[in-house]
Amino acid sequence: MIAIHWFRQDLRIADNPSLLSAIESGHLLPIFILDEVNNPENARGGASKLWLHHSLNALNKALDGNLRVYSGDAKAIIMQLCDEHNISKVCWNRCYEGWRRERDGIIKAQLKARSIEAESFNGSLLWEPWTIVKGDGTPYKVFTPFFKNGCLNAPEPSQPLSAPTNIQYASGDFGSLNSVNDLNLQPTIDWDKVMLEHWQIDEQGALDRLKRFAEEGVSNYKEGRNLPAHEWTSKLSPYMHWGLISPRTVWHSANMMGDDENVYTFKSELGWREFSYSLLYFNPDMQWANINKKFDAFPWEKDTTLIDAWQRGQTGYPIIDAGMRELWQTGYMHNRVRMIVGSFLVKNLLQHWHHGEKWFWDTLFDADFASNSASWQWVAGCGADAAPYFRIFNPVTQGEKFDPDGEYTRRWVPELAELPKKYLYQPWEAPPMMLQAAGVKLGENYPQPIVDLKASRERALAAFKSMRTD
DNA sequence: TTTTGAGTTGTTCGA
DNA sequence: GTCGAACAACTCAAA
Repeated sequence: MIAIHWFRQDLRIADNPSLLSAIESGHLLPIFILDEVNNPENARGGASKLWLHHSLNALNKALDGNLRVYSGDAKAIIMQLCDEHNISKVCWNRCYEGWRRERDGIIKAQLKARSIEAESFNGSLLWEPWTIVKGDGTPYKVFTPFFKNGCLNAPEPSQPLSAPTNIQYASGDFGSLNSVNDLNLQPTIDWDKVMLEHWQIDEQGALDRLKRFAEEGVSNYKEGRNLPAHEWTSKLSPYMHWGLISPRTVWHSANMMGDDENVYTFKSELGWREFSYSLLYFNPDMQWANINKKFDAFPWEKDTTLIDAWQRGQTGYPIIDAGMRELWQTGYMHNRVRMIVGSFLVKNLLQHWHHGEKWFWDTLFDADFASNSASWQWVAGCGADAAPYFRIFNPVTQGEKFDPDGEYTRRWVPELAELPKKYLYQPWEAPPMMLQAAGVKLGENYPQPIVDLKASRERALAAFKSMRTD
């Protein structure tokens, strides 16, 4: 008898409860389906697909070349496999997007109607969203009680499971594509070389990151994670998104790192990941609908010229441009800078957070449906537990505070490399002689600011005020 | 039901 | 330069 494990966002063999269950139930048929048929609007972005491509190749290697890949409608593909082969069981680790929950529910019902066992597991979260709720059974809307009262009082996540050995694979022709390459996940133009330099995309790469973080990052995490010039964050997000490492592995590893405020801060970041998934679970339309409905009346403006300048890192605000260029060139952006560029787009430029959400979805290696939507809503002020409206980041102050030596900004905005620190974050204030000496010609080789900071801040405050209901 | 304390990440202004 | 207060109410969580 054949048991299928359906890989989705759990592209690993270690600590994979569904994979183990399938192995125990029969000869393993490990499959992956690129299902973008029923949800073209949620199709993966370019950077994410690139990561997926390399993850699948690594996974196939770990499975001794037995991974079968498909492209198309997941329901149809699984039912066809079941109709044509002797399948006793199909299992998977859960996903939480609305369209996937609906699809998986249908598949489960169709399998049961065929008398085929169907089982799902938790392989992607520390706690299932429906288990972390308030005393009255309703979901939390504020992070601190969610994490402290909810997560930390819930049963400790179980210890990671070992990777299987000596797997018995199903053999035969299962109508799959010839190889991962046939999924066409790689870019047609050659922009991925630089992006891949700094990432080892396999399970070992994730473990190495974790080890490095334990050795170099965590000891000063609470403060150090705010400094984009340094690699003092874990950089585990793309690995966790695709499941190359399980959250349980990271959680228990964090427990081994000690018990101080740095470790607590790191664990609370894992808590924010859980919180985002809780928000998604209880607000399936979170990708496009404001959690705070008052914001439905927010007077967004629409100016594609501004959005375009933001995307290309040509706003004239060096810390913003540094972040947006880091993103475009590497598929990653430091978390502190994500907040600064996010605040700038929605508040100073007054562009709808959807534009930021879409751009990040397309360009980030770690693009995650739950975290991306929840975080854009947070920065826009319409999310759960969002910042108060008057909290508008000043890109000059933020640059001076969190990139004090200018190292990060100069790395990504080299045309300003020779400018002294005093004017690095506000080149338009620099004396003409100084600009000339630094080789900076505003409006020629580096843009003038696309908005006035003070005026745009006041405009944003007025916009927030305008939707008050009184 | 009512009450009470609290709520990721900031900025500006004036003393 | 440093520091505290104001920003503006509102909603949430839990007793």
